[in-house]
Amino acid sequence: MRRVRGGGAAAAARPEHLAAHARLVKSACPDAFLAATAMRGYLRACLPLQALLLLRSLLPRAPCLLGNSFSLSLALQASSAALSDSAPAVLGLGLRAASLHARALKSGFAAADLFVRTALVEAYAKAGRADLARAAFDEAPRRDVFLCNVMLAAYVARGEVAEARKVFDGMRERDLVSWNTMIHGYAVSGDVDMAREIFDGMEDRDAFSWSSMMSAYAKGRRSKDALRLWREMRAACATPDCITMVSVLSACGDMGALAVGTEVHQFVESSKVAVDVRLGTALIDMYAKCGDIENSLIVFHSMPSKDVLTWNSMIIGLANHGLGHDALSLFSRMVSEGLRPNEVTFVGVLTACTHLGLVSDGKKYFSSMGAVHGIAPKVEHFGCMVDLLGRSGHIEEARHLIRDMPFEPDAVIWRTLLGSCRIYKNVEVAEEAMAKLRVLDPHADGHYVLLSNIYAQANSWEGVAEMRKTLRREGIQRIPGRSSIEWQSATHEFVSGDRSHPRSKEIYEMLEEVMDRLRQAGYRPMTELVLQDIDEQSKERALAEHSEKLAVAFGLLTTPARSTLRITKNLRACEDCHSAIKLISLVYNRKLIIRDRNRFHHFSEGQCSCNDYWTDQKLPDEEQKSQERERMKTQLAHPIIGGWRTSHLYKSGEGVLSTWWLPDLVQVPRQGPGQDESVAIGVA
DNA sequence: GTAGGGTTAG
Repeated sequence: MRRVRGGGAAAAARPEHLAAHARLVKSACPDAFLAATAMRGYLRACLPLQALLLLRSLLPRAPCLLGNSFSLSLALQASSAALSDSAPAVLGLGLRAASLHARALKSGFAAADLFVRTALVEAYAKAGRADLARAAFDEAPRRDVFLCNVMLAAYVARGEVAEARKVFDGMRERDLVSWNTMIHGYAVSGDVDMAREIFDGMEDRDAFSWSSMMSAYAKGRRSKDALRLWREMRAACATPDCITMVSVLSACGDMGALAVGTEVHQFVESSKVAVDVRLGTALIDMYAKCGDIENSLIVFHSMPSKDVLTWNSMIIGLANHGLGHDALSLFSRMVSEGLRPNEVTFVGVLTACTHLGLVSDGKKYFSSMGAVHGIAPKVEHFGCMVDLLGRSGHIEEARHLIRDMPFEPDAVIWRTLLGSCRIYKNVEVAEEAMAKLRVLDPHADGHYVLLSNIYAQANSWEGVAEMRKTLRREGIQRIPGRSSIEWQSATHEFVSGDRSHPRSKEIYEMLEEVMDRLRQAGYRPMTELVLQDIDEQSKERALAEHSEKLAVAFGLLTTPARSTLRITKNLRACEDCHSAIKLISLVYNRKLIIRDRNRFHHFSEGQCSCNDYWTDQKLPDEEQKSQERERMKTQLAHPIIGGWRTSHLYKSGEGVLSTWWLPDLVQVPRQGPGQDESVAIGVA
């Protein structure tokens, strides 16, 4: 059965179908046509059990209904649709696929009917009986493209794309659905290139074809290819629909491609495609992941209906931008509006606490998961807690949590603890974590670099040399850092020391100028972070040519004065780059928004919104915090975003105030859909 | 009677 789009829960049955139902119930002699009409009405309204109940009530007076191919195929559809949510009721009615199959066989006519056959194969497949589905398919006296397509989809749903391919290759006739199902089949089995081969072999394509290919790239995290496909699609004048756009947006978020994402949003608004919950959520997620939390909030507040994924995306987006208090207040609003949070919600809530250093709040949320919300914490929640405890200096408590948790700790957990040891220069626990990591994830380069940095900070130069040797001895490949920046709707990507860009010469000239001005402003390169065994000057050079600095230099070169630079990085921000970029924001009077592997850094006026939470700077003391609060009061006349007050942000009792840049939200220069002028969003 | 979509610890 095709689900009613956008309805989600059961939409109302259409009046004419309800009237048909009423007439049937009253009539002495139920007729098959009316019964089919009423059943179809219930199916369309996602009320399959009602369809079955109707049929059941009619059967004593009209047993012929089960020998009738119309009502029989509808009964099969209803039965498989109802099985997932009302299994006991369906079983009690005796109208499962097997009994309906038996009824069909009693009247040879119905068993030979292609509609009945198709519904039968689908019903068996949906009940998880691939063997019976295949048998029903093989027993079909003849086959058409619909029947084969259902068999294809059944194999694809089980992840058996090779079997699907055999059916596909054996088909005399194929339609768009057959081809599209194969694209999807290869996509879910992870074979994106085969999906593309199928896609390329098609004579005609429809929105399903493009969407399936797009989501194949998006799921395989081949976002560059997804964006290329989007351009191809636009060039081919094919019409994207809501679902296509969800997939493109997911690729934009992955790449940090704000310009393309904004273009897609504009397209959504101009094409009058209805923005359903999923598309809205995809937009929220895209804007947040591209560093544009303002537009993310605008979309969130504009959505008339939201589900748990919508709230999660917004909560996680805010948390990753260091707006933890907003994330937490959104969480309580979500709960007070009666939505049930899920596991992912708590990942966002705990991340918010970590980025703010709210240890006791984090513990409360963590224990409320089971106690209040009935959600068992999973390994990622323990991971969040290890991060929260470790990062705030409670390394022993983090160790105990790892020891006592009901899971075998994975590499991520130990790596998190290692990160905390780096902040607090705890060599002993770092070595313990490293010992575990050498077993659990021996080939990842990041651990060795982290431990080396810990040794360097503890002035243990033998330790640094040892790490260098280990890396070489075990042939561990360093993952190159990559930073990208969008310019003129294209993504420009840099690796360390990159000279491949067409404007490389200018970029290096700009870089030189930048480094000169930074040195004058007091910048000192952190050469102790460089792992290669090279002289001091080469180390300085290596640091200066880090991918983030190249991307910044390119940005300074190509964008107008005072505009914001947005950069996306594949690894954690390098500490030297972090301090250099803070100074750049001051010296060049620029805002820079940098997305690293797991959060955002908003640089402005020599500071970063992360408050250096990942470096060895401790949380600010009370005096600093109260000064900060005083400073904020003078800046706060206003903030209401979509009717939602954010002034509570500055009432923080604990942890880091990382939201000093927030008053910008009041006056958002909106480059987004539809308009270029500044849009005041101060008043709801 | 058949096919495609959104959130997740470091």
